Amino acid sequence: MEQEATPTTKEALLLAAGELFAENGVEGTSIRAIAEKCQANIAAVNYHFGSKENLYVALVRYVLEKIKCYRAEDLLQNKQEWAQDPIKCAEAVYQIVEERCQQYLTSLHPHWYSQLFMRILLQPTPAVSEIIKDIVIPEYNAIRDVLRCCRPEMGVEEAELWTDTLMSQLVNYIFAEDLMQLFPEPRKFNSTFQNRIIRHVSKVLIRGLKLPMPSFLEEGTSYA
Amino acid sequence: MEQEATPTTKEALLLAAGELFAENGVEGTSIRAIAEKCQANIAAVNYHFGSKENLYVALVRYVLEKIKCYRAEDLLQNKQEWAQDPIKCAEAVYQIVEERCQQYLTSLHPHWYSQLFMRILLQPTPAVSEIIKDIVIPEYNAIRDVLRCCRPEMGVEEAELWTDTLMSQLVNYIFAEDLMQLFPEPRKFNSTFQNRIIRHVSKVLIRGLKLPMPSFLEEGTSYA
DNA sequence: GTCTATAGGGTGATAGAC
DNA sequence: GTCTATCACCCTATAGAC
Repeated sequence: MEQEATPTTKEALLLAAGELFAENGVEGTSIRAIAEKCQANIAAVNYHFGSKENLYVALVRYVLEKIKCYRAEDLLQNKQEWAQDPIKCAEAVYQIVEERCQQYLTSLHPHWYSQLFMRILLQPTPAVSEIIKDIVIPEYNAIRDVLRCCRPEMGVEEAELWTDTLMSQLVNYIFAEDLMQLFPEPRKFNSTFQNRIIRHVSKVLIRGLKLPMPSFLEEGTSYA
Repeated sequence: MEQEATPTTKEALLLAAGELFAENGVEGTSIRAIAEKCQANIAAVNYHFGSKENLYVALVRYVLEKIKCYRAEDLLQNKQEWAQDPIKCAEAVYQIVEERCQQYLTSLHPHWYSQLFMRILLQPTPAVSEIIKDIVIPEYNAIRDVLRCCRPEMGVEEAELWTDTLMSQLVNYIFAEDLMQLFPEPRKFNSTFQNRIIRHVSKVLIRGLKLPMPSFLEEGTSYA
């Protein structure tokens, strides 16, 4: 199964498939189209991956590893350095939002990474579910635990609601990036807007958790 | 046109297709499977809708009409009755959250409605885009305008960020309902949890917009 | 590893009887 | 409107030459 030679063809297939799967779904993409896109042979997918399904599973692992975030787990390991100080808690929230926003909404990664991420979440096949359990769930739990450090009196269930509040807004903008183009005045997802998202989502969490607002987030609020 | 007692073949096809499209996608569903599911003939789809693609477009319109919410537009028409009173503004936010949560997360509609809704947003074909413009965007704008009534000093762009905050959390739980079952301790999406979501999302908005918290939302907050 | 050719099966759509 | 039979097409996967 594991072939050492010509990793370029194998990787080219992976990237071409990623783009097509993200746009048209697995069922909507033929191995012919994949091979054609990266100028490989029609039989290449089956040679390198065994089947289209295997290619998809490999791709899921590839993408989830690529967009994985580490800030929350790092923060948990150093929690004695910030968890007692409310203003540092607020900054920790900001850091988590910033890292994830940049991972998901950025030119740091190809856009199809996050598109495919959405598809993976929408319809996880059994094999994919295992990968989600390995990669996505630990991240979710890490964010939840960071938020609990910010408000130790908060129960697990309430912390998970706040984790949802954080994650859902970021995930939403992955959708929005395509969807908002249907609006009469489409948003431009440039770095200015991305920065506004980071600041807004951070504020939502910090106000919601009743943490002190860091000074660098205060400006631009037009109401008391 | 509408016959509730004995669904016509055309309606049966629509509902069967909805369930299958929601679960497996359009490309992943054959017209044979649709016909088999509602015990219609293999040729019925093409007879009643002309093509599989036409069936999909009809289905999109059907589902979007079904899950459409009216509270925000109603509120806008009566805004002189509440917009001056901050506590009534907070209640207006709660009402919008409640109506949409019940539309999306409920046994009020079949679960595949919202599943298919996600797919529609993820991959809008040109024909579908027009339907989104007709139905989804006016709702978004109505919520945005209600939030602007709550905080008249807020600019349009800021109001849209808060609209995103509201919508994204609700949309997220459509995902979550399936995805959370992968967690070690899966959430149960019963009416208790649904109620908790409504209260939480309302709180996020009300605190974020610095409106007074209605007394019926205050209980259960474990921190000051 | 790459390529061609092809097997074997499922697909959407249609013609025509009833 | 419903049904059967069938078409032409595209699909995945594989065998075997190079």
